[in-house]
Amino acid sequence: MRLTDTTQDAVALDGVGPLYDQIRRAIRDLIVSGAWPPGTGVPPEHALMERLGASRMTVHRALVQLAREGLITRRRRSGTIVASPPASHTMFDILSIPDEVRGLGQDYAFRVLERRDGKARSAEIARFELGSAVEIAHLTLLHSADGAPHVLEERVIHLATVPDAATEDFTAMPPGDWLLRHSLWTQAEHAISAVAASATQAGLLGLAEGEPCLLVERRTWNQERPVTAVRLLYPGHRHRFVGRFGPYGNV
Amino acid sequence: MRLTDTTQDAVALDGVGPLYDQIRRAIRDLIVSGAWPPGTGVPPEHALMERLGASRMTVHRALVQLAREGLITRRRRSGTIVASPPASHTMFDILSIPDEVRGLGQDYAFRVLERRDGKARSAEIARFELGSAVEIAHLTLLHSADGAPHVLEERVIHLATVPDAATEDFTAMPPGDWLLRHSLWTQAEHAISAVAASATQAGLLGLAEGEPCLLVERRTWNQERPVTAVRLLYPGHRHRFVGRFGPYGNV
DNA sequence: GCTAGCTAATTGCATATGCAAAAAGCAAGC
DNA sequence: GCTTGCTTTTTGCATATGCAATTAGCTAGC
Repeated sequence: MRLTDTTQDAVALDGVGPLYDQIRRAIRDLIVSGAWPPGTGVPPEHALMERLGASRMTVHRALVQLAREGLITRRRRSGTIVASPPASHTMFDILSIPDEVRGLGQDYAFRVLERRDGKARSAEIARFELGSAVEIAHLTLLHSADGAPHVLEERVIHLATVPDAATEDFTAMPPGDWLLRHSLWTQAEHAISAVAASATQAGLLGLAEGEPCLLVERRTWNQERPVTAVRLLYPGHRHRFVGRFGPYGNV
Repeated sequence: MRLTDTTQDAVALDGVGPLYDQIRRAIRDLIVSGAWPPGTGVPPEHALMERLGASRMTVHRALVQLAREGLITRRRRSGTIVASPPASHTMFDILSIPDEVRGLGQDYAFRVLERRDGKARSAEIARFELGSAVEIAHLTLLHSADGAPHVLEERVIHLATVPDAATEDFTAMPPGDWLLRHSLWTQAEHAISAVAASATQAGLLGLAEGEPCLLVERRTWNQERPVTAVRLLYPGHRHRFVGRFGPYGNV
C-alpha cells in the first residue's frame, strides 16, 4: 500500500531564489508539514523534471541536498523515499528515556504516579508557561534504571493538539515515547538548569532534600500549536550529559 | 600581505569516492589542519580546475558544499577565502564568557584569583583526568556580570601544547578567549552536571553552601594533543542554558 | 584629486549529454 | 521451485557550454 499519492501534491515553486533551491524548499515543506510522511515515495527525477519543467541536473541538485540534510534517502533503482526524522542531533535532543536507559545497559521500567485531565490549574500554568484555561493531561512519572530511580518526569499534554492522549493510559509506553509516535513536532525548546530537590522530589528519587539535580525543561510545538511540555529532574551526582564535537561539526 | 601562499600547497586527491568529494575533503583537510588559516585565499575555480584536471562544475560543486558547511566564504569577483571557525554551533559550544555576559546586556569583568604553573598535582590530575607529570598552568578565575559573580572558572592549560601561555598573564583577556586566539582545537568534549557548591565556591559566588550549581566541564584537543580543560561553575538558580530547534536542525 | 563609467575576473546558475553503478523484477533454463 | 542471468529503471557522477550577476580595479574625463 502506498501511504501517500505524491502525484496529487503540488510541488509548488515560489519563484524566489535559485530554481534548485525553490525545488528543495518545496519538497522540504511537503515533508516537514507532514503531507509526505516518512516512507512516502518521492517521484523519480524524471517525473519531477517534467512536472517542474526543470532539467534533471537541477532536480538532482535539490534532491542531493535534501538527502545530505537527512530528509530523504535515495537508492538507485529503488528510488527516493522520505526518511524518518533523525532521533537525535545534539545531546539535548528529543530522546526517549527508555532508549537512554537501555543505552547504558540497564533495565528500564516506569510508573505513572499521578494523572489528572482537565483545565490547567494555576500552579501548572506558571510552571509550564501555559495559556489560561487550556485543556491538558497532567502526568507525573518515575522512570527507573535497574530498579533505582532514574528521572522524575512531570508533563502536560495539550489535549487540543493531541486529543488521542485523553484516551491513552500510558501503561505500555511512557508518554514521551507515545507522543513521538502519535504526534508531530516542528519546534522544541530546551532549557537546562540546576535546582535543589524538594522534599517530595527527593523522596521519590531516593535523595536527601536539597540535593542538586539537573532540571531539563522541554516544550514542543507543531506549527505554533503547543504539543507538550515536560520537566525532567535528574539526580545531579549520578548524571552527566556529555557531548563531543569539533569546530566544524559533530564527529 | 598574503598570509599563505596557497599555490604551494598540494591539494592532494586520494582517489577514494567521487571526484568532487575528494576535492572537498582535500581542501577541508588543508583548512582544518591549519595549513590554510582563516582569511587565506582559496585559488579560484579556474586555477583549481587546471591544477586538479577536473572540470569547473566539479570543482564548483566541492566549493559550494564547503561554503554551505561554513568552512569558506565566497564572493563573486573577490574570490573564495577560508572562513573563521563558527563561534558557536550548539548551546554547548565553545563560547566566550565575555560575549555570553555582554549578550545578556550586562557589564563584564573578570579577575584571576590564583595561578600556579608547573607539574600537575594529584588533585588536579584527578579532577581533569590528566596524565601524570604533565606541565600545566593552573588558573582560578571569577567572572562577573554587572558586578555580581557570574561563573567560577578553574582551568588547566597544557604548556606542552600551548607554550606561549606560560608567559601570558591574562590581565587583558581571560584565558578562554586568549586560547581561542592563540591555539587551535579540533576536538572538544563537554559534560554538564549538577553539583552542590562547596563552602569556598559558595563564598566566591555569593551563595549558601550546598546550593545547586551547574557544572560545565570542557576539555579540548588539537589533533590528539590536549590543549586545555576547564570547569565552569554557574549558580543554578540564576542560570539556564536554552536551545531551540526543530527535528531537522536548528532554527 | 576625484568621480563616473568601463573592463574583466570570479562565482552562480541552468541546461544538455553521456555513461556508470546499483538493484528490482522478469525470463529462461534447470 | 530454484537459480542464473538479462533487462530496465533509477540514481550518481563528470563534463562542456553559455550566460548572468557581482564587483575590484582601472581609466578617462573633469
